[in-house]
Amino acid sequence: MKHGVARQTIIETASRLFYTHGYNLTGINQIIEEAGIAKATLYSHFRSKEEICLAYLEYKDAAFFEQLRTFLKAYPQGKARIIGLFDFLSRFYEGNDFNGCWCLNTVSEIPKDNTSIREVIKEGKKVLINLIEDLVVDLPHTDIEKKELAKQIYLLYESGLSESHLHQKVWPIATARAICEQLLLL
Amino acid sequence: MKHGVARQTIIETASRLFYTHGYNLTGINQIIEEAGIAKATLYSHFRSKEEICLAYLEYKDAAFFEQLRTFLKAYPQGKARIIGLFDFLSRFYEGNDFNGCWCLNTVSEIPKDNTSIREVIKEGKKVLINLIEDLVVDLPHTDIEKKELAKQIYLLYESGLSESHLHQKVWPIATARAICEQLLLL
DNA sequence: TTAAAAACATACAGACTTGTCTGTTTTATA
DNA sequence: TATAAAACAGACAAGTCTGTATGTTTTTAA
Repeated sequence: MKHGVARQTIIETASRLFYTHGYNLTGINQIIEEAGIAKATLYSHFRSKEEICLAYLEYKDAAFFEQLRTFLKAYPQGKARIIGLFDFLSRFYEGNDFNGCWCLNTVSEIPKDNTSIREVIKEGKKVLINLIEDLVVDLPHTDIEKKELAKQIYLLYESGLSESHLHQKVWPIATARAICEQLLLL
Repeated sequence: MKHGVARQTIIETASRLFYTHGYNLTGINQIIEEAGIAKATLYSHFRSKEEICLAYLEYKDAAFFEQLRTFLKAYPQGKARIIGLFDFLSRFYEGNDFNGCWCLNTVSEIPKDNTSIREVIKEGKKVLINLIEDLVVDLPHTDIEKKELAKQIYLLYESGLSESHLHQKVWPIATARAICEQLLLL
């Protein structure tokens, strides 16, 4: 393992394992084995498992937002691009290793008083809501209505994500999309 | 501990702990200590921790549906009772020890291939969708529209539940309710 | 009152957990 | 080529976990 790449290898391996099998069911020993690095190396980059969790959430969020922004560019601005959110979700669901929302999954796994992890998660959701606010900015609504509409679309997006995971079926995404179309009067 | 009450004590204690702290973070030893029963007694009633988990999910579902049905009886049949769903959710949120949806939380904690637990959870959600279908039965829609509408309301209910948990704020419930009112043309 | 059933306490096995520590080897850079 | 930084291997500590086993005491019911 060359200098400097260990940290990124750890993050990528841990992210895959945390997302696929869950945070608590993934051990440090499994991470170092699959990443092919030594335990001392891991603990020279991260103080604790929790710190790896924080890096995992940030890494997943960053990759997600980049993919989403790229995907949405292909849609014309306005209502079509908003509906594109749900196309993205469908593609995400159909892809390999879909396991729902990493944020919700992690929140379910950590103690309630763990504020550092919760903060990272809330921050990521704030970015998503802001992204949706940018999508509705051209619609003929007042600013207050737009803020509320963005939150509504956010809720629909999230329910499609988590319920398709729970039911292991795609219909919640299609249903969420249908509600969104009604909200947009399409 | 008198004969026969041990089993129920185990279920109630485990349910409280699983829901409050999560399944994986709750140990058998903690359950027996707080329930005040011996380990051998626990394992005479349940073959494994997983079996306790199944009992926990069924127990929570049963208690939930009974409370919900009782609550909704106070609302006049029709659209008002449907909106009552979200009032129930608000009360649930404001109550003590709110920790989101036990089903979603548990799904996030178990391996993907655990079919027995997933089946119980899917069954519970089916009951909820059926309950909502009964609520929309008098609306002026075709049967197919009613089926779809029930699923939509179900999604809104679920998103209010899980997002208020994630954000630790009540607004997702209010927003889900607002979407529902729009769907019902209120 | 006696016999069966249930719950008791508790030790134990065996595997797992996170994190530390020691010392060696490899890599990068000056 | 010499030196410092990084990664290596792996033993170890100290605790956790689920589940089993053994034998005792309490409760129930015939």
